Amino acid sequence: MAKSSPKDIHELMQRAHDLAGIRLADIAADNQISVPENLRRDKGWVGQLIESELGALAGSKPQPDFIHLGVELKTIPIDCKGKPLETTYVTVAPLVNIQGLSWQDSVVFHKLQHVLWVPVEGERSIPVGERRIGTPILWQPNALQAQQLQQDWEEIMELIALGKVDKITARHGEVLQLRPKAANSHTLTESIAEDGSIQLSNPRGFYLKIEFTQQILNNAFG
DNA sequence: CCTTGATCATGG
DNA sequence: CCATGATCAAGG
Repeated sequence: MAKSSPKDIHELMQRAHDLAGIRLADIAADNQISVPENLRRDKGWVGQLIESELGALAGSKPQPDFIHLGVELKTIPIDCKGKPLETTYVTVAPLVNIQGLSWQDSVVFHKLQHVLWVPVEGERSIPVGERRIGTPILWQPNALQAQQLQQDWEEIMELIALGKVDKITARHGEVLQLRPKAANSHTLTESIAEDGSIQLSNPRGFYLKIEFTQQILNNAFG
């Protein structure tokens, strides 16, 4: 049975809090979804499971998961100490037609305005179904975080605009990084070349570094 | 041990 | 192909 969409943020948070401590196998059973042996071929399984349970709108849209609430849902794998195990994908990076694009008009800015973080045990030693959901965190970037995100975004976008996308590595940026985001390394999309013409490059996505998301979790539980 | 670059599934 | 959901796994 598909879950209804929460009517307001309060209901969303109440439902998210109710999931704390529960095993993924129980959430899966409640949604009539089978639990995979591992996530090797089901990398988005946990995220989609929680989306289903919380009544997020399914499908691939560059919109918030709870568009009527303006809230983006992110599950985040953590170790036994509560530290994120992976970086967090934010959105695909625009590589062409970016002249005049400002931080406030960017997808990264909008997606990170309001995020519901749902920590989930992610260590591979724990069977997927036995992994438990943690305490949810409703987050909005503070002044420092907003400044860090904007600076990284602007630096990366400037390099893309200058036709240096293929020279950008994941080491650029303090809290936000640019990395491949595609089915494989052979996938191509249009980008800006150094002479200003159009070339083909591997699609990229913006990711939040682990230290950044770790601070978000620490601030919430500190 | 950790990060970077690569990859998997699905829907439109 | 693009955008969603991410994790995998080789190498530094």
